[in-house]
Amino acid sequence: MDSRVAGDFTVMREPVRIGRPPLLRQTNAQILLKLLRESGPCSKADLVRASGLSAPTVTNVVAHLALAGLVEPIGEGDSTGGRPPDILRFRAERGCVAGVEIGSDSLRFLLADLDGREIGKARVSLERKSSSPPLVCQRIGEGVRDLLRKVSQSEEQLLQLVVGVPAIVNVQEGVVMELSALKDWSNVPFGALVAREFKCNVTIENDTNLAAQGEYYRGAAQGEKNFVFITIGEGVGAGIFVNGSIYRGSQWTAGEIGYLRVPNISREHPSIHNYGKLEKLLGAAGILKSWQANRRRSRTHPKASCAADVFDLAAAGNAEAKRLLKQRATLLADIVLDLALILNPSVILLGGEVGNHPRLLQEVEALLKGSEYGVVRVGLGALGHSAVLWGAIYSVLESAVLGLLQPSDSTS
Amino acid sequence: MDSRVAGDFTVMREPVRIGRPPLLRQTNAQILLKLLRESGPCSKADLVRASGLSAPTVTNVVAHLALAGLVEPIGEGDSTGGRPPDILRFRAERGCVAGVEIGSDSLRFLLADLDGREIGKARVSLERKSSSPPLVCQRIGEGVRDLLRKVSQSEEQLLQLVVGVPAIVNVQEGVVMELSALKDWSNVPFGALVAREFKCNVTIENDTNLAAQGEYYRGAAQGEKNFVFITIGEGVGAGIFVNGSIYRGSQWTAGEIGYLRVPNISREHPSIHNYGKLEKLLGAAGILKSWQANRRRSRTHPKASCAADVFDLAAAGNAEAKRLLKQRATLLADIVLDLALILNPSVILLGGEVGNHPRLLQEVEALLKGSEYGVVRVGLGALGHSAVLWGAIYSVLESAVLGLLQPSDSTS
DNA sequence: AAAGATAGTTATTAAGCATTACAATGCATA
DNA sequence: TATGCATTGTAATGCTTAATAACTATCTTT
Repeated sequence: MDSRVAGDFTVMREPVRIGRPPLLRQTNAQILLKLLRESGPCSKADLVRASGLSAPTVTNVVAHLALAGLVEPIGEGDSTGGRPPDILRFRAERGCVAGVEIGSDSLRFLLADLDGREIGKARVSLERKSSSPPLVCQRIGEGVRDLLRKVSQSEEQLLQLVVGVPAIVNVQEGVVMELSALKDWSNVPFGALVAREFKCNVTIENDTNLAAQGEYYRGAAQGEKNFVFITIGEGVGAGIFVNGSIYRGSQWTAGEIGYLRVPNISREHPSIHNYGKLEKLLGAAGILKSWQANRRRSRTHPKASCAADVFDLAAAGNAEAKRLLKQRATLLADIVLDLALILNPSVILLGGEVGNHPRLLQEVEALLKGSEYGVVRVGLGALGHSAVLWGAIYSVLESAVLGLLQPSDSTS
Repeated sequence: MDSRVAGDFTVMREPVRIGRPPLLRQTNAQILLKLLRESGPCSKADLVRASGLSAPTVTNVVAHLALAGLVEPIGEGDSTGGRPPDILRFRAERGCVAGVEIGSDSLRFLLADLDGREIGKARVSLERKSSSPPLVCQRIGEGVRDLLRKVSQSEEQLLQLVVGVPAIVNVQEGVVMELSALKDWSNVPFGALVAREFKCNVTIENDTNLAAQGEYYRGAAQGEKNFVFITIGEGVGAGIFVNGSIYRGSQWTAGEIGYLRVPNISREHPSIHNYGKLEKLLGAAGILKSWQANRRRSRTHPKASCAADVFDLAAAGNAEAKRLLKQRATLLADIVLDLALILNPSVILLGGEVGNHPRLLQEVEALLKGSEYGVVRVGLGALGHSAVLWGAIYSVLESAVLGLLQPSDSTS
């Protein structure tokens, strides 16, 4: 249960979850809905068996859910020696959830129903000029509305919007605190801005944290309650899962490992608007730069237009590339080991353009072999670039569905 | 809410928290009890105002609690212009909780009532010979029973026993997995052993994790939902608090930072029965050893019989001691920064014989000045040696109290 | 076609909370 | 000193919700 935050970004009230009679209905409705969502269509009798509730109660609760539009009968099932059951299904089309990823040169959109099934996606490119918060906000508004129209969904259907930003984000208040590259993104109440475009709830999150959630819900970390997702692309960052949910730290900066002090990294003080030494080495630009520098000295080795090319060359046997790969892998192995010792995750996943390379993984694994403490499975993310968007969707799916259970009070 | 584990160490059942009517009573009883415990003695009217429940409900619930022996009236209070209130109090003497700390040469005991107030303590020394699990277990049995007798508490009063062990512990199953020094403590079902001595619930925990909880509940980390407690004594370890509760990792080894790879530490593979390089340098023995080694070369500098002595010498101005202190502080600052970057805790506390020295803290703080990321308050633990025992008590107090609410079913 | 099995609904009973009405008790003021 | 009023607490009643028991519906099996 994640204490997700709504889009009004106002005060946090904690009204002492008191035990009044409606609490029972709410509790049981949640239980049945969850069972139905996880098991797929089934009969009331099945729900009775799975939940432990009595048959009349299930009847009542289901009627309640049907009234909220969350459940509907889809006809009779096969008899198993008696009256055939009325099969119920979760009405995933009751609403939809949108994810937006703010990238360095584009916006990506993903729309999914309440079962987390894709119902549309889109991408618009973003010039450097138009990357001020209000403009990006406007583009998001247009993009999402276009997408909704394209798949003939009304705006009322949209229950929640999640925006992934490559920045440190105060999720509770929807404030983008620091975006290392851009100055005009410091301390921007982006959640409030976006919330003006839509009536629905809006959540702002760090992109790496969303990617980790994507891997958790439908990627390589399914079932892993404690794991770390490391992205290595332009910069370096980690999303930390702890006890089955993302961990953000006390000032929202957990997982900012770009300044980590590991062997072979000279000390420096972490500063906000510069990349850390580690980040400079391990990031895509750093790898390419090292390659070019070597290239100048010896003319023999071939061109590479991105970091992955260098790793591919290493895989193909190029000695210089192998040396470079090994050096970076050593750095990464130190990070992985430190994370493993501190957090003891069940797995550490590598992602991002650079991090997702199988050859890098292989090298890191080799370097870690032989440890007795801090042993950890290392793997690749399974979702690649779409991890962020899927994380956006899944991170709020449950709360979006539950949101539809509350406002039944208005029927007086 | 911590999913504390009982003393039978059997299967984990999850009975789908269903919403039957008694759930309301249970929920509200918990709420009122918590309010009463936190606010001290008060009237029913006060509880009505604080909880939001109706007056008749409060009356009913309080009657229920009184029947369970958890609440009692203590006479009239002062009138505020009307009928004087009947003041209620939490019956902290309804039961007690015991903490045991297994040290290298002794067992320490602490007994507290349900308000977490000390009602007795004791210490017995432990020879190296008698440190096999069954013998230690027996000593614990004797020690706790002696203590109970001394303060005239019956064994039925004892609701929960918590044992802190300097080892990696599977808390759920009560198994001591590794105790670096001693071979015969590998994979010992210590919880089951101790549980045979008493009828009450038994919990086995890592001592550093307990110390962290001690600092959280009644020490220097009160109110800090995310913090790290680093102990530096014989070895080096960390207790990690995340979202208001201790974090243990996926194989119970979170916080085992003795093998961390930081600058100036040569790489090695973590192995179970040896101290890590970092641990060897930073631990009490390592500091003393370095001091003695220097001492052999130059006769001028004075004796030191423990690591703290060396730090005291540094504080007094001894140049060689200052050099040594600075070197160790640099190491520690690297650890602190790495922890701060990864976990973004609101504070990092230093404890243990070595770690608790003010001069060391001062030096570390100086080294960290100037960071923009990974800024973290560093401080000293407030409880010293007793942190473990207080952690033992407080970590189970709440669940011990709640345990007294359940068995009211037996009255049929 | 009758018996049995499975699915689902309709009373009825019980647990528990809120609202209302009322009893108890002291302070304040005429 | 006596009445009014505020505060605390309890009793009576009704609402929400769930469980049990009894019953209807519908299919399979014999």
